[in-house]
Amino acid sequence: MGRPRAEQRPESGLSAREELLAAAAELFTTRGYTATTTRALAERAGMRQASMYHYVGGKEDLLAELLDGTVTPSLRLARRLLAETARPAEARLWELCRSDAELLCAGPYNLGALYLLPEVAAPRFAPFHEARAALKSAYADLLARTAPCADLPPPALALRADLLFTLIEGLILAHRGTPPSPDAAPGPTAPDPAFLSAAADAALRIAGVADDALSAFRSL
Amino acid sequence: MGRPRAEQRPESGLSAREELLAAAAELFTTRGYTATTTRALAERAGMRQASMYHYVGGKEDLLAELLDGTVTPSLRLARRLLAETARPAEARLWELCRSDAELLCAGPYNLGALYLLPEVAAPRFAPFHEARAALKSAYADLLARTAPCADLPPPALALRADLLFTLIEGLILAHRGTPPSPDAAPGPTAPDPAFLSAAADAALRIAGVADDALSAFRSL
DNA sequence: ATTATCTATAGATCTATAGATAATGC
DNA sequence: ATTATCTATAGATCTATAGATAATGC
Repeated sequence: MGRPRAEQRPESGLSAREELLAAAAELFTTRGYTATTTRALAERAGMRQASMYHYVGGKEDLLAELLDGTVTPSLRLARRLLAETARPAEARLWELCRSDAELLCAGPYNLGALYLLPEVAAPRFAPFHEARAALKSAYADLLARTAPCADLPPPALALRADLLFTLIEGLILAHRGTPPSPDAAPGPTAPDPAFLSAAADAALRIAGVADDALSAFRSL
Repeated sequence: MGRPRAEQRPESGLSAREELLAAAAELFTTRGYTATTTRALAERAGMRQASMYHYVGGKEDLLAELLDGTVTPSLRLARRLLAETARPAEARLWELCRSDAELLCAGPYNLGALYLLPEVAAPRFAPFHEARAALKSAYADLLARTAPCADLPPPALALRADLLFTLIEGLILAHRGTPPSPDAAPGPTAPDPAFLSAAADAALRIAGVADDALSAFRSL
């Protein structure tokens, strides 16, 4: 329906909006948000610059959607795990860390880098900040239920929660590792499973779990 | 000397170049690198847009200098500590972590956020990447000399070094904490000393130091 | 008639250079 | 004469809207 495109549609099977999102993920991370023009986005999605406005209000819409995708799945998992009160908190925390690490490190592009964009401070992105805060608080809740933290005074507990969350989100930086060269192969860098498990181990170490007790809580 | 300025010079006592650097630190972090125009930089430093080119070749020069400042001091300290072979490696590692944490979290602006700029991948910034790699390798060297890591096989050791470095650099993200609002008071957020020490503690926990052994290595 | 797309463009930038100017120093 | 600064501007963008167009569906 509608006037035919000037260029052939990309044959990815994605909808036009999804195509734009994919373009945004690539270009925002490899060239930068501000440096990415509406023309570049539209053309990467196989349409002309002006046609983009038929699907999104502008670059901000795309950014908001990408950001949500980096928190929402972890938040859902965190809530499910909080409810599984039969399992030891350590095991649940390990699983959450491991899965969150995977979410942050998987995917061809370093979407976590978008967290640091000054633009993200705008009120427009409040839902993202709320989701992230909720995730952080779920981490803190699980942490408080682990044996080593059971008797910690609240301020000490808060510090550990902060550091644990820092470690996990810090993986965003590690992900980048070698600086991303825009012309390097954009293949999906599958994260090393050993690295992900080691990250979850490190998280439990920060929680205060002793080295020899650790292996009991790994689920993978 | 030279034609007088159109506007009064800022009375900060800084040289023109330093004034530009300060402006860059503020504007790059609060508005974004690409979004910061040469006009904004120059005017914040009290000169007209074109005059900026008398001191720097462009925005890139300023970025390169800011980046160097976030690594070079830590690298110097790391090398000094590596030479202090009389002290236990754990204590030296703790000190390095604590001091690096302070460097990354201190200062009014989150300069660490600049690490993630796509522009930093350009060959122009190779010296920064080299310094950062050297720092990382110093961390790994110190870590290898701690008691819990003495007998670790090299791959396991490398993993721990990665995670330890991740934690410390991840503080960049934590620093931001509340999203930076461009119009908020730009006062130098002095980092909480308890937080910095807790970060160094967490680093030793990742290294594998047991909870009760920890306090012996704190130097502050 | 409806819709997805296109072409064209107004208005607003922004960077880097060319060349003028107003001080001081000799 | 030297220098730090200025003013002015060419050339190159980039965004968002207005209005045309080429399909399909009824």
